[in-house]
Amino acid sequence: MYLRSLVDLSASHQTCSSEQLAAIAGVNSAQVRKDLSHFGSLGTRGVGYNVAELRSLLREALGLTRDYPVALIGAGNLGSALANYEGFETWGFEIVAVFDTEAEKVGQTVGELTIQHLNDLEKVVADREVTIAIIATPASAAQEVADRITQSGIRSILNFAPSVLHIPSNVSVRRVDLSTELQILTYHLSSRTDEAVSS
Amino acid sequence: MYLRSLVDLSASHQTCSSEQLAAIAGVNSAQVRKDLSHFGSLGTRGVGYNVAELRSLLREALGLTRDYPVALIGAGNLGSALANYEGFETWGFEIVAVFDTEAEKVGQTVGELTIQHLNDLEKVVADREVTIAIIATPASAAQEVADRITQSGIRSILNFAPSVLHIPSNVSVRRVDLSTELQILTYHLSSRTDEAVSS
DNA sequence: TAGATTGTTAATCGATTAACAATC
DNA sequence: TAGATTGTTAATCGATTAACAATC
Repeated sequence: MYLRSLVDLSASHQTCSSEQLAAIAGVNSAQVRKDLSHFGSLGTRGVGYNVAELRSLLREALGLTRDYPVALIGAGNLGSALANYEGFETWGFEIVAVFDTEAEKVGQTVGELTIQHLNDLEKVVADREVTIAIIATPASAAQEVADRITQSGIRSILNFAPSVLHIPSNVSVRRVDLSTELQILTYHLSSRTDEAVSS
Repeated sequence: MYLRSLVDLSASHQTCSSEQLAAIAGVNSAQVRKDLSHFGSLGTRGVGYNVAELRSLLREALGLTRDYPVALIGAGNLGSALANYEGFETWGFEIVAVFDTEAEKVGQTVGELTIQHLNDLEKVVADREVTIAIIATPASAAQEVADRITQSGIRSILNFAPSVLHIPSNVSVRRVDLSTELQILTYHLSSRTDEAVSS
């Protein structure tokens, strides 16, 4: 994953040694060489790695050249925040549709998108070739929405609702638990527990 | 961290063997025994671990018995979503104040809290003994807010703004990059890259 | 050719797991 | 006492790093 930090290499140098790359990424140079050798023999002995070549290869390998159309379900505060989130497009994610079930929300806009009724999900997924769905509904609605998403053919779900989903094993789900992030912070507050929780 | 999954152990059994605990947490029983032995000798040979005792010990050790007052800066969509997020209190986090700088927002309510002007930050931090701040502002405002938070004496920051903060080394910052979560999902979509990114 | 740096093998380190004496 | 299970040591496994022959 540290390879991601090498994608934005400045083009100020033509080539870069594994030693320099390691310094940038904060890892060991042997690790850099080993990992890059996976992609084939793209370094030159005595010289280093071609920066331009390396960058385009990493972008390809890390999936940054592809575009992922994303469907967002739930147009509440969290859904709206995600729809406006500036960070997605950098990594190739584009929210192409926002869904809700509340009649008064349907037809309104969030960011540049018009909220559609969840009943249109299947149609939009097929039309736009959506491969990823984000669930930003209340916990109580999440399972029902997940079932629907699954049936629409989507195979990747990012779940922000604080609930555990039951879904088929061929669908990937990641649950984002925002309080986990806060918890990690508290370990710093009380270093006493650091040791006990290290594993 | 897997220990967290043991906090909610049902009290249906008086005792529980390391084997059973391991099955629940999805780890090796030797690991469970080793980690629990950190806390002292709280198991009984031939019997297992006292469930009630174990649970209260874990709650204590994982910091779940403490209460962390949190200040939230930014009352936009993301801030509002966080203010209403149901998952925080489970883990002992309570958002005690919401701040913004926009005059028209100050005085309005999100959830059960009245939005205060950022100028009141220092006072509230002192009064409520706030130890954690969440930045949910636009990226452009994040650094300025971070400086202010730091000066108020807070030592832990959770940053949702898609920007890297420069702060003193005695302040812990965690950046939540929502697109990282999506990226992890895409590894499933293209298993070809799994290997290359494993390290 | 001499210096530099890769690609890869071997050594090291740390974390996980198996095994078992201690003991309830 | 016999069976079960802990606490801990030793063995294993995997990942990281050092070292060096290959070679630009």
